[in-house]
Amino acid sequence: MVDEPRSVEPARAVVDTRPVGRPLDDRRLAVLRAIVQDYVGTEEPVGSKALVERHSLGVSPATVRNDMAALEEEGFIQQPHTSAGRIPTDKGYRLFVDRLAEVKPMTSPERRAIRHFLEGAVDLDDVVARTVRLLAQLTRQVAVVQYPSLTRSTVRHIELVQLTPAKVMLVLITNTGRVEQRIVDCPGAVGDTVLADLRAKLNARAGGRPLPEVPVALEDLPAAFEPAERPTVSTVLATLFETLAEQNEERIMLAGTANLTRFGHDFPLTIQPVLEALEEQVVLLRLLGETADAAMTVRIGHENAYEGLNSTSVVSVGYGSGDQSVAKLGVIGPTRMDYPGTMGAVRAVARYVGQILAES
Amino acid sequence: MVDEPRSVEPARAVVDTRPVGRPLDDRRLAVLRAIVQDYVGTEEPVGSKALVERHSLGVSPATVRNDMAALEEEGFIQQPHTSAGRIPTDKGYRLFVDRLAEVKPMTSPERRAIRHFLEGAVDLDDVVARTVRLLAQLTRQVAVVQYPSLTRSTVRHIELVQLTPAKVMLVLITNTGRVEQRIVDCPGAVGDTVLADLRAKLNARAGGRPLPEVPVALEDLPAAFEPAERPTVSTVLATLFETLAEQNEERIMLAGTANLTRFGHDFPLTIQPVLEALEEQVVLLRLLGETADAAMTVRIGHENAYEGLNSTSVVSVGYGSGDQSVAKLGVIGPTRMDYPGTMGAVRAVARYVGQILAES
DNA sequence: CCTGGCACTCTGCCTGCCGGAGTGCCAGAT
DNA sequence: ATCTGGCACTCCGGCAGGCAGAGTGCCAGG
Repeated sequence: MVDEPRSVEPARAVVDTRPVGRPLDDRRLAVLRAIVQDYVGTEEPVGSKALVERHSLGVSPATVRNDMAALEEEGFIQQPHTSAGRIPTDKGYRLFVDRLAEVKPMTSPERRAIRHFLEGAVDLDDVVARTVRLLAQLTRQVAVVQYPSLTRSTVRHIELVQLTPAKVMLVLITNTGRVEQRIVDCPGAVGDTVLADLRAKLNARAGGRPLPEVPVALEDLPAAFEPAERPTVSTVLATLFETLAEQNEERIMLAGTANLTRFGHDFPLTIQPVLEALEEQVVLLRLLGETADAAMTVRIGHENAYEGLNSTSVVSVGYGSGDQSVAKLGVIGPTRMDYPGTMGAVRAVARYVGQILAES
Repeated sequence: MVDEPRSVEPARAVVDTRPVGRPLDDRRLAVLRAIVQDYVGTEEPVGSKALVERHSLGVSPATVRNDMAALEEEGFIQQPHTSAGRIPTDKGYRLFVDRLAEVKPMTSPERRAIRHFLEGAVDLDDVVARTVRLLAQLTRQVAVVQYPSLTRSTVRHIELVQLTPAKVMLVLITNTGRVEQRIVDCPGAVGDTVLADLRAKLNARAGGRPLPEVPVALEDLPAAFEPAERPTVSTVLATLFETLAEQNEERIMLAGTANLTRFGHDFPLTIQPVLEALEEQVVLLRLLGETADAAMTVRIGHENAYEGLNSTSVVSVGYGSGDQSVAKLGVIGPTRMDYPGTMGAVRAVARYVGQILAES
């Protein structure tokens, strides 16, 4: 079952899905919240007695049991076996995230540390590398960061470097700091002046433009050259367009896989499909791709389209240098995760990466 | 205990470490070989009866038991418990690798497939990415590939690109296809002609040189410029030297972590330190660093310096575009691995990456 | 030097048993 | 109408005992 991912920022009213009956009153919600919190903490099914002891609910275990029965009836919690405590279902976590949890903001020392750590980066690779590591460490989960997307970037500069008489290296530099390079085999020797001319024209016409617009802007460039030079120009253009089109070049970096060992007791079974998913860039990209651009997205258990991740939750958000997002980042952890903390960390890191990127 | 890593290509006579007594005769070696092969296949301690059934040793189980007792005495095999079969020790695997196993060559369809797969790569990142994936798939283990080392590369080209009046992007391209870029904040606006002059001089003096020699070659470059320009030149040089020195930039890529799940039954304990090790680039780099340059190195269990990898073996080898190696690659798997097959795959992949790199 | 036989040991598995934790329900209290 | 205490019930988890199987070490004989 795949639900529509829901944004949680700002909090929206949740749809009341109860079939019939009395309102889902405050105490009942408090019980659910308490169950989620305890279960996340202890990793063990939580019973009525333990619950009243640890949270001051002001009622007796028997009452809590009634509430629990109701919550189970409505599908928010479930019993692993008769006479065991309750654990939240995906639907229960959903409600928790939508209505019961506040994103936990980072403390200001934490913010300072984040900012400081990210500021040490020397280039884009380094920014991304530091970001994943940081995110993995903060959340103690698996972190994923997408490189700034080529399609949302603009051309900062195009450089042509002569390697041999007929070989030219094409270097594309974007405003987000990405550098792509390709070697172009030209049909014949390329003259210095032609190269300089081509370089100048490329930058004049394409500089500052969003990458997807570049092919249109350069379409008729060969016409601006002597017929003898046109094959060379066309070859270079072809390589350039190829580089732009390459959606293979949606790159991703991840860190914190060692945190998978904290997944659960039964974990050979749990961990294998997750590791497999993490190896597949395509899966990760689709995962992040489903993230709404600006708002944070939480996808819980079966809400994930990819089967291997059915027992994990994904918290993701876009980040960008300005107001618009150029890529996504997020973390992947067990459904039984600390949602408020994780969301706080993800949001903070995204914000600071954006800032760093804007500065460079 | 950390042994000196030993090369296995060409096979060297192993030092006979027996304390005293009768020669380690052929049958006894055959028994050890059979034990290793069976254990690798079944993952279960192997007993005398099963051994004679599956390998035609031409003797009775009782005789094999005597041999086993002797092998155990000398530390090549061990019993998990009384009345269980035997499993090889690290020392047993060592002997197996040194004297009993032949590197298993790839079949020619396999070679073709490797070559074909690697030839599709469009740039260095892609070559490395394809190589790790291939290696992981062939060996069904965790694969590690180091990017061509900066220190062993030569300068192909240095490019300067003006971003803003006082900001210049420095791009360094090596003969192995690596591209490093840094943004340089100059003390003041930089003129076009100065930039062109600097670019020309940089390439004239540094082009073709091994990276470690570059600082020496450029040391007195500022003297070749007008006093007014020297601060700019120095700033650019400083950034360039920093880029060269950065041994952080020894990058690594890995794949196949999902194969860790095939490690063993007890594996939460085994897998955690391994995952941690894999996250630490430094550890991986040291690991590969201990590889002899040309010859293949096999480090078994406790022979690995890093504790977390005490129950794993590492098979690694250098690869290079010409006759000298520019970086290393290898695989990490349980000590209980198929050494001949793994070594064959590692050797073949290294050879082909070298070729691909030489061609581009 | 190899082999068959024998006694011994240890694991793995199944069984039965018991305590503990937790539930559901009901009747009574507020 | 809602909460609460009490009670019977269920199920898991751990522990002890018993049993079969696999494998060994050793010894005497070929």
